[in-house]
Amino acid sequence: MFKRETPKAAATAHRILEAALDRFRSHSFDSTSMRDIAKAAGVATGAAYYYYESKEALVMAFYQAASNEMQPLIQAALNQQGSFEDRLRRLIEAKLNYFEPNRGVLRALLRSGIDPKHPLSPFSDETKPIRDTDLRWFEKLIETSDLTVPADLRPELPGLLWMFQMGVIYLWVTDESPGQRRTRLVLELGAKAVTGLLRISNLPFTGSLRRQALDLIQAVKGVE
Amino acid sequence: MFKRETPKAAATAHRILEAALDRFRSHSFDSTSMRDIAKAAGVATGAAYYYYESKEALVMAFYQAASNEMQPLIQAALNQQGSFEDRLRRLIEAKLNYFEPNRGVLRALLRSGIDPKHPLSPFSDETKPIRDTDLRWFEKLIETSDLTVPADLRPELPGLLWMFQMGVIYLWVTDESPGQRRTRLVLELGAKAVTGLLRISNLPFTGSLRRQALDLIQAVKGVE
DNA sequence: GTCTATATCGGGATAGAC
DNA sequence: GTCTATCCCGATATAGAC
Repeated sequence: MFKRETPKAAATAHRILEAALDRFRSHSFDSTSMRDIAKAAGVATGAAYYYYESKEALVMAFYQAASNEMQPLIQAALNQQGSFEDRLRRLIEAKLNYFEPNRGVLRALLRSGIDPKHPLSPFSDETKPIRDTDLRWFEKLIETSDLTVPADLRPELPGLLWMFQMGVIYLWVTDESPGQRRTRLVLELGAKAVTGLLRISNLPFTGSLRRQALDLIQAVKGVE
Repeated sequence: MFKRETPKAAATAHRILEAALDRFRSHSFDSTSMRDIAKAAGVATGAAYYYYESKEALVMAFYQAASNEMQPLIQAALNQQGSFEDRLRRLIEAKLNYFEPNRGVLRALLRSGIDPKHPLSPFSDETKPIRDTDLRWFEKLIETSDLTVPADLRPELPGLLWMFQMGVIYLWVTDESPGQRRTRLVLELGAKAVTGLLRISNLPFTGSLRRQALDLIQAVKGVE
């Protein structure tokens, strides 16, 4: 996690991560111990902890690497023709599809994800770079659509779409329906609903309702 | 957990639970071991496990006791005069006020709370009785108000209000602002927004929007 | 039925030698 | 950078006292 200057160190770190993922997939996150991982990687347990400060950090490292690899896939999803609704859905689908083989592994991140103070939480300071990268994609999605968004809502919109995405991912990770069909349906209906709300938000008589919602958002964000 | 026929046994069980909560509060949930708890309660470790089969079980007992003790407080909050909005807010405030001394304890439980399969999660099968008790209070709140709710929305409303409550509690548990003022503001604005939306939902031209929202809810709930 | 005392296990994580 | 040895944890098991 910290020092990877030498090629040897990088190789060791990589080997540990691969061994861990392999175990997580074939057995499960919980039933895989750090001793197992270290053994499979051919290092001592202490060495595993030298590179990854916790078992969950291994999953986070995977998530991080995945985020990088996903960039071109997201770009491709956004490049496709289609309405705002279609492209919003496809952006999120691209992520789900990419993570598909490791859905069970991601489930392990749930535990740390909920506490905003936890370093591995998607809401934490430590994961801000990943979040910002994500936000820029939603930014881009909005910019490259023909949607007209009320000025006061505009700055909040990328964050709101990001929250929608997080909700879908949460549902997906915990979704036990075959092939996660439930999540697919929610994504479809959700993208439709979000788009519908955005269209409505342009109508003149919705101003006071929108301001009310924005005030609530500001309060949740803790802006005085 | 099993046999508490004799008063002595009940007293011991109670003593262990109190010692545990005391430790959770003064130190923290994670840093308190079963050995600590047993010691503080003046019993052997085995005795603690005799009454509570796991550390988790202690938390369940805490949930259950809290739920029981809160019943009259919630009743009192609902009995007060006021609009739907006021009484919704006061119902939730009653819970926050009750949990105040154990806010930190609840925070430690966030981790398990997020996974619906975890026994301690508010969404789990194990906590269903507590959840159902909660739902009945929201039911009562709706019944005893002058609100007219569209027929299709009506069956979903208690659950929606419960979700709103859970959102507020989540915010409160993670709220670092002095005296959790942020949460209080969100609760105020949120209750207002919820009530406003309910009033609007009666207007004729909101039907298609409402049905869209209800479809989304059904999908999230996994109803085919 | 209600405990005490103790030993044991595998888990995550760490300290300090090398 | 890496390893060995160790710590503490939750949990289980057991044998026996009252």
